[in-house]
Amino acid sequence: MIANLSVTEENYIKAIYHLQHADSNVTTNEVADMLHTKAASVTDMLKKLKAKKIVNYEKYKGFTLSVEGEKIALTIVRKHRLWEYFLVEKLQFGWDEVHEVAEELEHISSIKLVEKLDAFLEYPKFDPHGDPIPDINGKMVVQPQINLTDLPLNMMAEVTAVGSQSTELLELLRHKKIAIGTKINLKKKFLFDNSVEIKIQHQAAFTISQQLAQALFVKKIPNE
Amino acid sequence: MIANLSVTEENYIKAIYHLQHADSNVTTNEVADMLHTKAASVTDMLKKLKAKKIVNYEKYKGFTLSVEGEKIALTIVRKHRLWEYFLVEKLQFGWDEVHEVAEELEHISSIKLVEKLDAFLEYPKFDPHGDPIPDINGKMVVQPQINLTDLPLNMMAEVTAVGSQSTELLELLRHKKIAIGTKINLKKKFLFDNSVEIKIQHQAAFTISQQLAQALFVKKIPNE
DNA sequence: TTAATATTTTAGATTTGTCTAAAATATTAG
DNA sequence: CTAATATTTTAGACAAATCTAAAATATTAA
Repeated sequence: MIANLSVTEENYIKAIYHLQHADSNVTTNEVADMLHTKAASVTDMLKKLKAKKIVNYEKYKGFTLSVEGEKIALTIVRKHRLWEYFLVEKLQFGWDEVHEVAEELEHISSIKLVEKLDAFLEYPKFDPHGDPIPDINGKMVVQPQINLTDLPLNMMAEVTAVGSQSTELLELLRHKKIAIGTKINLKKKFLFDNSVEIKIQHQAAFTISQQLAQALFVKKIPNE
Repeated sequence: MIANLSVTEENYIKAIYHLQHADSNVTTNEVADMLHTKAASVTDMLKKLKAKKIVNYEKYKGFTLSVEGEKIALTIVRKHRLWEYFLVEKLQFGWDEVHEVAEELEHISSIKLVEKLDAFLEYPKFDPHGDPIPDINGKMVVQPQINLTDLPLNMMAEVTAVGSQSTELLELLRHKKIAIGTKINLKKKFLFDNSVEIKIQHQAAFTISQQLAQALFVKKIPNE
């Protein structure tokens, strides 16, 4: 059922999946940037993935994952997020340290391993970054999460996800003491540079940049 | 300190390590057989590993791991055996199912991951096949283990290791109800085909082939 | 709507790991 | 000790994944 794929092929599938679900219109250059490779290499791989019926692709016309490709992407995302959960919950990694290790672990092929790991972890629904973990059928919880910049002023919310797993972002979050689950509160928006003032429980309010605010996703919670 | 090695290079290093410690005189053909490849490919890789100072190699004269190569091999063996322990003790795999999965997991590069895993597992000294797990410095327990065929008649012993992790062997062991820790007792040696009669606690004695007997390693234990 | 710009694809080369067939060297048997 | 046999190495080719530079196509701006 699931083809025998190289690590490289899996990485392309995953990249297309994430771009497609962020933007819906994916370009060759975006994939090249995400994988730190060149557009020509992406074109080569698209031809290969088309031959395997994993992407729908017509040259110069764009591409998307096929239904089969989407399924494969979900199994990779499932593995990635389960391993992240394992690393944080069982091995005591910091939530900002696990991404790269999970990038390797997600390519371990044993299906039995994934299912046993899921059981061992007691079927977690979210990874340490607040992203939902697909179940064995690819289904996952949809969270009504919104961008922090879209939150109405003074409404209590809880951080549920971050926009990327870049080391730079995670380092900043750690420094600002912002993590998944942090209760947060939007106090003011500054139109000059789109920075926003936020308040975290038991702390004085402070200002964060537009870039950081856009990288924070939250869900509204009852104002206590 | 530890070079950046491809999965392929690591597999060659591990193969040479195992052959060297079973036999001390390793040949190109043995490595080729173990890795299911051809002698010519082994020669190619030996040149590369020589350039990286991982093997001592002079053409037509044979080869051995360098001190550095031995260190690298021990880190790979360490990872392999820790993952096997994890799979059996935490994920409830059967001890005869873990080898292939561990072959993949042993190539995950994060050093921090290995050390955190070791701590999580509470620093096990032996893997599920009875093989010792090297510690972070490459040191491991030496077991006074001997081949079953070398065991004196009627001396109680305990199975400590098996000669290979081939699926075929493990299947046979499972069927015969022989596992690590099984208490065993040599009753008779048949010179015709070198088969041996053994007795396992609470069972009638039965005969096993020379091949199987040679694949079983035991340590003597006090006759109760 | 055409010209300039941007994006994507092709062509041809490179690297890693592999192979087969033939050549070089080592080992063994008589 | 030499001849036959076995092992190892070389030479040259191939597949996967990548790259650069140039060509083809699409998009945008005037």
